[in-house]
Amino acid sequence: MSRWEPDARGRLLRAALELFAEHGYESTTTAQIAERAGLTKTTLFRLFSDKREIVFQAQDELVALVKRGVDEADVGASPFELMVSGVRVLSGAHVDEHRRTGRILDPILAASPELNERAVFKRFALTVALEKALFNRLVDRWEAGALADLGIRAYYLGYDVWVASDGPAPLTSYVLEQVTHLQGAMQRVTNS
Amino acid sequence: MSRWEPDARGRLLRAALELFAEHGYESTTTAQIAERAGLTKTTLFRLFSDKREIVFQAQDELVALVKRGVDEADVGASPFELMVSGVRVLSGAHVDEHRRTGRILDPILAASPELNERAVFKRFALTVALEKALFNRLVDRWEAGALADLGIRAYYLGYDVWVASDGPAPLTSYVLEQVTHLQGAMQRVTNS
DNA sequence: AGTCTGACGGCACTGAGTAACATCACTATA
DNA sequence: TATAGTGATGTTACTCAGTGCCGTCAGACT
Repeated sequence: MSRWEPDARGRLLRAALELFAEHGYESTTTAQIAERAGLTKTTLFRLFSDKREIVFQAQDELVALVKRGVDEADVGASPFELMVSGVRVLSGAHVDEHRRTGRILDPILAASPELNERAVFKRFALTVALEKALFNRLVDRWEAGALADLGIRAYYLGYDVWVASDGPAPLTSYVLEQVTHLQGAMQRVTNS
Repeated sequence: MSRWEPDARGRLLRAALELFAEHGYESTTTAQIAERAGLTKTTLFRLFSDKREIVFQAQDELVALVKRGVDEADVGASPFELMVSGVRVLSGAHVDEHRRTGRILDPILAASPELNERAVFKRFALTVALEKALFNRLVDRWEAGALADLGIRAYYLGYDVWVASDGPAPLTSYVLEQVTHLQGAMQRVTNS
């Protein structure tokens, strides 16, 4: 018999989400989270860099995903196709469980300015990751930046629709639809 | 003779920037700032909502500026021209003193993750403000979003070049140059 | 059997931010 | 001229996120 129950991180995660849903993010203390998980504050801060990161723990993998999507695209793919490959792999990783989690998390997130700020930061990190990945594939500097904005915007727009809907369609299809909308908008708008 | 020295806010601001430049943002406490300004921590937090806002106090006016730029554009202006009008007014407000301030602030900002996060949030707020202003002028929803990304990106790219350079050219000229670059990039990239 | 390692607890601390109440020059009104 | 506000500041005491240091002990390793 081992000295401690396993999966400390998972227990903290579940405890935190329960408490956030019950009493809100701000009125839950880190000590309460640790206590419900059968641990102490010290351990919580060993496993999460700060309180906000408990909510966004999954987001860091996404950076690696966009990058991989761009890196794996066919040789000779156009800049636009490189970007699409990035957001395709990015959105492809979301299974249906993420939709349920999203429905719990989104209201908590909306109620806390602190969490909002972190969410925006994570979005920016994704944008920068996509921009860098595109730039590495020899896309022009301005093309890389503009395409990154477009792709990440499509991802977030698609995500919102996906979370709000109930259909069996995967996130990717919603995101690609948004990519098409934004592409059309940009074509119309940059000729004046 | 009045009971207190005037311009408490200004004194706090100057004290803070001095201390941040001397010892860095993180190792300066709010009590130290207040003390150098001849005030107390309480007053500091009455005048600034948190420690980060001391650095970004000027940013909130910018939101009003972009909005005004879009609102004031000619009737019959194209979506692209509406956006350009927004960033033109936005960047037009920066005088040479802002460049000096920027040179002091930028290294401080780069050294602190906390300030970085707030900076990204302010950028996002600007983007959202531009997007909403465009949408109010009957721009299509996707056009408004994509144009807002493009405009704010141009603003930040232009700002970086301006701060790094010494010429007499105003910020606006750098920003408009970036707008042109990004417009060309988007034209190339959205036809594949 | 002895030693090391790594995951956790305990404890005391710093510093941001909040809340409630006190102070007192100045102002307005009687 | 007395009196009653008003508003910007101070004082004190508090909560809570996050850090640092050290102690503990089961299991692994030799």
